[in-house]
Amino acid sequence: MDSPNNVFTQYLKANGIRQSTQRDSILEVFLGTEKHLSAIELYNLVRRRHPNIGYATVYRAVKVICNAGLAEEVDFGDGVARFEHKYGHEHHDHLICTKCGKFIEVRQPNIEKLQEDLAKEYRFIPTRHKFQIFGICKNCKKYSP
Amino acid sequence: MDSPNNVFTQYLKANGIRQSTQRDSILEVFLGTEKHLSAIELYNLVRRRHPNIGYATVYRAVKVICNAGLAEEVDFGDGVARFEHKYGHEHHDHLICTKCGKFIEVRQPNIEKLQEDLAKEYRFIPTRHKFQIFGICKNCKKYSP
DNA sequence: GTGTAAATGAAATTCAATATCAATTATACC
DNA sequence: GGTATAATTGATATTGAATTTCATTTACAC
Ligand SMILES: [Mn+2]
Ligand SMILES: [Mn+2]
Ligand SMILES: [Zn+2]
Ligand SMILES: [Zn+2]
Repeated sequence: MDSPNNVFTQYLKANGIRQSTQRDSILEVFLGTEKHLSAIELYNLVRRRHPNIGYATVYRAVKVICNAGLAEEVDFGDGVARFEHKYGHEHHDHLICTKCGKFIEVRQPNIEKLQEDLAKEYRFIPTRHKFQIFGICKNCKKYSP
Repeated sequence: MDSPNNVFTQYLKANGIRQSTQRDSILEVFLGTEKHLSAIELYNLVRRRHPNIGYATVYRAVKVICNAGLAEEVDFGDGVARFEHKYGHEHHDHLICTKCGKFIEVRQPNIEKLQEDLAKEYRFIPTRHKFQIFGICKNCKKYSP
């Protein structure tokens, strides 16, 4: 009853958005990977199984999937928007290696309190935060001492 | 002896980069404002006093100024890179209003410890972090209850 | 089934970032 | 101070992701 597909259908109905075969396919492919994909990368995956779905459709579908609460945009600062799963995934932040581009997902409950404290101090209503640590990962450190 | 201009001159000398009148003018204009300017915004400011300095020169100068440690790039997620002073400004993070685009600069020492803890846990060598809280500011809250 | 408004896909547009290249200029050397 | 030369400049071109346009197709309410 509470599968991501149901959440999606529910969201579409509730907002008067039609359920198209293309969007269903795109959602299916997106759910089938655990990677942090850009729109183009997702498009290339989609194309394998569904060669006649256009890029614009993928681009627009990803936004709908985000609005439905199933995906979230992440920005690693390299000029392309990536998307990660949100359904069944608790909030996390990222350590990003500036050498190889790899990233590590980290959970850090203390940061939530930090957000609350700062927000309260400035009478700011927080909706989300972005915490990213840039640096050199374990592997890259090894190969360039 | 330790003015930003001296830091700049030193940096240029130490790296075999020439000191041009254009770069000096651009640095001067940049230091003369406390705003978080994009390259184009800075270019428009520079143009007032120096109408024959081209955009490309401003674009390149900002990078040099960053490398000299006098400016830092900030990314508020709206697709344009902005630059803020670094000289004589301690590290801070930002609360960003998603309604009006305004931002609040905040200092939060605890976040440094958070960074260290996480880095140590993953044997990651951190160079910098980005902590941003998105939400609705005091003012925008007032005008849309 | 039919009408209609939303969705699609190919192509065009936008816009910041970045590259190119001939002309100009800073500086090391004499 | 003059000169060689390599860096810098500025106009312009290119790139690439994001976003829009629009004619055609399709979902779905009735
Ligand atoms: Mn993630
Ligand atoms: Mn700032
Ligand atoms: Zn790495
Ligand atoms: Zn605001």
